[in-house]
Amino acid sequence: MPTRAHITIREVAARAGVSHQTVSRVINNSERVNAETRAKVETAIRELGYIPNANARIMARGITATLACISPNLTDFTLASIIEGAQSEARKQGYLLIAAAAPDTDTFQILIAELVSSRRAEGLIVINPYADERYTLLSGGGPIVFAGARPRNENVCSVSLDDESVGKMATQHLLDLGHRAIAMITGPLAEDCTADRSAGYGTAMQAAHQAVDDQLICIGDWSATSGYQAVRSLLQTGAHFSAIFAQNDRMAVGAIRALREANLRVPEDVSVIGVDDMPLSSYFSPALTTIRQDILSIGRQTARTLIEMIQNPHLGGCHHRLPAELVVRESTAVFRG
Amino acid sequence: MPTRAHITIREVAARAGVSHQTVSRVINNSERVNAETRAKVETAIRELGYIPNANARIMARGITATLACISPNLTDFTLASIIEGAQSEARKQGYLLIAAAAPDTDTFQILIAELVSSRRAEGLIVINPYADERYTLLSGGGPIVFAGARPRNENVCSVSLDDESVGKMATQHLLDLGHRAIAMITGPLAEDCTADRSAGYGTAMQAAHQAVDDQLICIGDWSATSGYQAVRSLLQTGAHFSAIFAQNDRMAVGAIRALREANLRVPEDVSVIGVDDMPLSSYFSPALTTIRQDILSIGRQTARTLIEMIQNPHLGGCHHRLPAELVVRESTAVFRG
DNA sequence: ATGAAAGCGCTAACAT
DNA sequence: ATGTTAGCGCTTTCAT
Repeated sequence: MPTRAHITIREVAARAGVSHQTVSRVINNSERVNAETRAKVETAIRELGYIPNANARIMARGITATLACISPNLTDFTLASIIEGAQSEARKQGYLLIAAAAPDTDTFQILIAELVSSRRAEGLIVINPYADERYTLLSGGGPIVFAGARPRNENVCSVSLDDESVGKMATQHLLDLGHRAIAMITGPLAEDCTADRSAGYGTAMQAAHQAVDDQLICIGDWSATSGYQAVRSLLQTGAHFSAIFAQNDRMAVGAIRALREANLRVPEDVSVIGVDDMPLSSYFSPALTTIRQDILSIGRQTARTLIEMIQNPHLGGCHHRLPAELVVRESTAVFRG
Repeated sequence: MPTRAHITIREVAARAGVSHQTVSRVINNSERVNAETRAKVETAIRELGYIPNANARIMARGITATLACISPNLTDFTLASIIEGAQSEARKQGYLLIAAAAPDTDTFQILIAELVSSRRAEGLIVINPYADERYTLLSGGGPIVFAGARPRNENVCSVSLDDESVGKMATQHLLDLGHRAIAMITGPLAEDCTADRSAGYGTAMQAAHQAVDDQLICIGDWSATSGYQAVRSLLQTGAHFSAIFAQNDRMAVGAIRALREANLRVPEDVSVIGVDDMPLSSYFSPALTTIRQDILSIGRQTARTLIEMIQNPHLGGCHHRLPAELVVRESTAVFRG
């Protein structure tokens, strides 16, 4: 028999000789049911192999216990880690998390319609809301939390890294090693993450009474290639620098490759620091000095915040910023004239 | 007003002055509706901001148009790519894909219950079914496709890389360069992927009339660390080899690090080839020679296969094996005595 | 072309 | 403690 119809609560009821409502009470662990009756029902459930239909419960209860999470992609390690952290926290709290990739604004809009507007989910996590214009598409519709980026609109809750201290921490490490001419490779200017890390760089330089030389600042796009290109153009201009702060590890890796091609040694000639502590960053050569963030925690906190908002709609906009940590490996060293 | 109740089909009907059924016809693009009536209804829909409730439709239609996908984790690049490929194909065909991480067998079982048994999804994609005992938990319940691993039970459909040719291709490349003493670092023995790649290695060696030296075969666990350890122990035994076939890129990277620490140059002294073409593999030093697989295609094909099975339950077990491709970079070179 | 009635599988509110 | 009656919001007959 191919598609045997599924067992329902009523069939169980018939077999156990009770009303379907009693079966409902049993599967919902209601107190108000006699031990004997319960046993009978449980037997029937087992014998029939009955399993409640999740959608029918959603329908009847009017709640989905589901969270949606939209990310630019599912494959980037950082983004995937946020999702995994959020998913585990959600499940711990009895929620299902549906994660979807929206590479562009159009897909984003479709997903909002499919997941949120059509009420499959009760709340939404948006990873990288400022990746493009997507954040403008979030009018009204239910609880939202931004993950991985500080929000511009203070009405939206958010969980993110403290990017300004990240920038400060990275720059300070270089300053502590005696470097003064510190180049920086940023992310896309449109992203707050870039702005914040850059601000941290500025703060640290200023505190050390170092002027910021705009010629030493290059704009990348988070890709290794962009880090590579940045250093190439830096080298071509003949600018002098003894250290580079790359705003993420991939660009740091690209930078190192460009340096090496120019016969500059890392860290003897130029120190390089990244951000993320991406997988295998200790296996590059030299092993990468970087700023590590606890990404799973960001995901978990995001889910926790969203669930709080769902359960208490009067909750105001809250913002969590998680701390980061310096990981010193081989790509940075003391400045030697 | 905090949680204004949602607009339903009946409110739209009332506003448009028609029956709710007519509204249903409109939102389902039924032919059997007068142009004027349709216009009226569409206006009402727009004015009220009505959006159909997805769960109610699921309930009424009895179909969820949803696929479940369970993977050991969401963060590994290869696995995440399969998911992303499957998701995009699913959406293209009007299905929603719910991906979940099951790090262990227990979680796997819970997810099966939540997603499949409770009929949230109509079909299941299992990534790495042989990661542990999870594949034994798949009795009956609906259409299933295995992704990323050749199935042992021929009744289950599967989409995977042709791992035997991967092993052959990698080994052959090394043989072509003149290497004879070729070490191999495998994945966990329990996985078919490991067995197949090893078989390919054996076949290629045999075809070249080379005896396989068991001393040159080390067992890893796909991690960079295990590749590193493998080479360390290989070096300690004093075994001779001029090339290494690592069954994935991470282990290859670990192997290279161990080689370098032992003052062996890659590729001058030892050639190393990996498998996967993972992100940044061209940025390691030396840039990794590897076997590339089109992972997104594997995901897409998996979803396609599953949807076919759902739409035609009589379909038998089918097996897709996708081809791979050699990518030569810097970590392999001609053997020089 | 449109409407009325029934029901998807369950839970909630009110009986008893 | 258990049963009865209504829905949840939609689609699917079957009328008209």
